[in-house]
Amino acid sequence: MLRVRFAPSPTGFLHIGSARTFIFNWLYARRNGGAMILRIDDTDVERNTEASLTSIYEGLRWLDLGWDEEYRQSERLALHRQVADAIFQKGLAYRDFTPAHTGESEKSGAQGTWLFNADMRAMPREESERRAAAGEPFALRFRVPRDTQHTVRFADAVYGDQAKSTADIEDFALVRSDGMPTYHLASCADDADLRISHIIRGQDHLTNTFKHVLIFEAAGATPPQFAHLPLLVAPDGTKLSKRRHGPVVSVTTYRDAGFLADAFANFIVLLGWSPKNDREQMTRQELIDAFSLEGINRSNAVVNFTEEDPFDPKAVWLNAEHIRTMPAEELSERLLPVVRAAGHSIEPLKMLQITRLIQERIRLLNDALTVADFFFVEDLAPYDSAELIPKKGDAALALAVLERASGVLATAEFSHDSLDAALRAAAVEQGIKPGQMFEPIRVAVCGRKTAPPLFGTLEALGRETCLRRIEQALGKLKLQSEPRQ
RNA sequence: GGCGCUAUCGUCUAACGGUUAGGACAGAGCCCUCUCAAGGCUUAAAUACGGGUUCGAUUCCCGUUAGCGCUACCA
Repeated sequence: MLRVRFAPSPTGFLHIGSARTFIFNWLYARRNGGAMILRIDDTDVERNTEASLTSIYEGLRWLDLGWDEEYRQSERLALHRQVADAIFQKGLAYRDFTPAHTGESEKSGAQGTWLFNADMRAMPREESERRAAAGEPFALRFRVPRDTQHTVRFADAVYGDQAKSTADIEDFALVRSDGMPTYHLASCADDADLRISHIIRGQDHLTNTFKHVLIFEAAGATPPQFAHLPLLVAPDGTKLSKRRHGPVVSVTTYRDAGFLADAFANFIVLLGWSPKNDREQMTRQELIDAFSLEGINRSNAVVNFTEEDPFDPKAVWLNAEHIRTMPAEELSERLLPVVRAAGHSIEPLKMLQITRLIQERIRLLNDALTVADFFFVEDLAPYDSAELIPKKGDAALALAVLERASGVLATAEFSHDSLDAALRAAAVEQGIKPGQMFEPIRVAVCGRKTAPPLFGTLEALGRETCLRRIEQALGKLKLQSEPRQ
């Protein structure tokens, strides 16, 4: 049975790199009929926060991919201690009574080449037992083989065969002096116990894997398959971090800006993975069908954000593609809460009508608020009356056009085709180009020069609103041409 | 410092040793058009550097350089 896991530690909001790791795991599980496990790695009591846990669930819920089993490491401490003890009993770990360090400059003083503390490593069993029994705190360290020239090996599905001499691996801690397991121990103990078959995680763990292989072997377990993912980095090349890059790397930032979860997943999965057939826009199912570990790259991928724009242009483009290709009904349903959250009241039927007009004009859901604002408000925001004057025309022409339009709209049937025909006919009668006719009307009803197609807009706005806004425009123009004495 | 990993257009990427080094986003231009979009067409833009191996290297090997990661009783 194929089993993969996503194991975030609740020490900050869910960032996009973590979300990506989750998605890769999920895709792999779904592609191969395996199980997806969510495990909260909360052994660092000091740094865990409730807010972070909330953020993780919030982000994962938005992604809407789900998982099959869920565990919390802090509830599995007995298992971790049991594994640590078993390793200790085999003589593969020893007690280190060195006081816990507050800073971190001490032992790595000699050029950071610290491997182990000889006194502690070689301490006689009796002394170790005696001091432990006396209640002296100690950390449990892995006894990395030193005498024989030992090389630790494992095959990584992405980076290939990996090997490292034990001479370059320090005696890392398994259990802290407060009795809590370290990440390495807890992670491996759980992975073994939960029968994880494939560990797919960030490349920042590639080097740690040698230690993990050592732990698995010491615990008498077969190490799972490993697949390390290239890291997501900022434009300056450094690893994405919550600390340095702030909310631009938070999943909820994407959600709040109006990204579709599927579009986000589509984008993020293309960072470090390729279907190798030039396909870019893909649905969730298409991603599942196309996914394989072989398509994963080895070099880090830049998330191309800037200070002005927190989102990679490709992410925005993909979102627009997903928006364009989804059924208008579905898009409308997603737009409704966005519009209502902005304080507008709008009926579902009207929203659908508007959606058809803006579907290929918005890139993020929130764009609806700016692209279609004039549909949602009673009164237009103030605009310069000069905007009403069409190209190659003057105020007098604008006045004439709007008066004529007012007459036409008062009687015409309010449907796209009728409005089209009537307004074009009016332009001919006026001896002007259609564009010159439409421009003043568009500004009068929308309050600006760029807007969705005119006839559909008029239709959605309704006769009453159109006429009222044209009257108001007329008023502005008259005020302008007849300045008060 | 030690150890590990990586290196194709600005960005994401494609290319079982033989291609005019392909695609996408972003940029520029043109077309379409009631504005804006969308769409179509065109354009500019890359194999880090130096050695090998080979008839032939983006591709394989070595070195250099650069970047990243790990080097905690964080994960």
